[in-house]
Amino acid sequence: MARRYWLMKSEPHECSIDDALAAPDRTVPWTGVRNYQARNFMRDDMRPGDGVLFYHSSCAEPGIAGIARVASRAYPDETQFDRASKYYDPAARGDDPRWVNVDVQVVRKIELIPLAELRAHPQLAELAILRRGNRLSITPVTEAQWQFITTVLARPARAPGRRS
DNA sequence: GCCAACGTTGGC
DNA sequence: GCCAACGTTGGC
Repeated sequence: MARRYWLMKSEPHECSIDDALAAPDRTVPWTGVRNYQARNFMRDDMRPGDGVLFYHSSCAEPGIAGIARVASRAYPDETQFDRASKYYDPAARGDDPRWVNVDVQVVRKIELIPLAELRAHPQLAELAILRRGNRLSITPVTEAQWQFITTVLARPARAPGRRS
């Protein structure tokens, strides 16, 4: 199976690119997805090594904040069983998990590519998150979109360690 | 806080 | 299975 590419949204107040960089092995479990289509992408289509655009959403500066990779196959999301978690799902049973997650490993932080800049490039007109009404937290990215974003738009993050 | 757009729920 | 009501997302 050829390598695939994905855009994955994270709310930076929950897990920012800096949080992921600070995690052991720069790797975080992508927990909390509670949408069947997004879950199915992780469960059925993602493979370790797939490319990930790490996107900050629901924040002052939405945009692509880093380049990452899928670092595991999908496995049961433990937060569905955790009564203390906001992602607790009383309908999920231990012998029949409803929600899964993959692990995501940061490859490099980049200078934030703001949403407005993504919109300004005709090459990205078909990018799923730019399409009207699309709210999916995980969406496929084409190889052409991936190449354009990672080689033309992406710039190394300034001032390592600085908050962004 | 607003609100468009979408997904889920549940009565029938 | 239909579909209205409701909840959520997420940019602004």
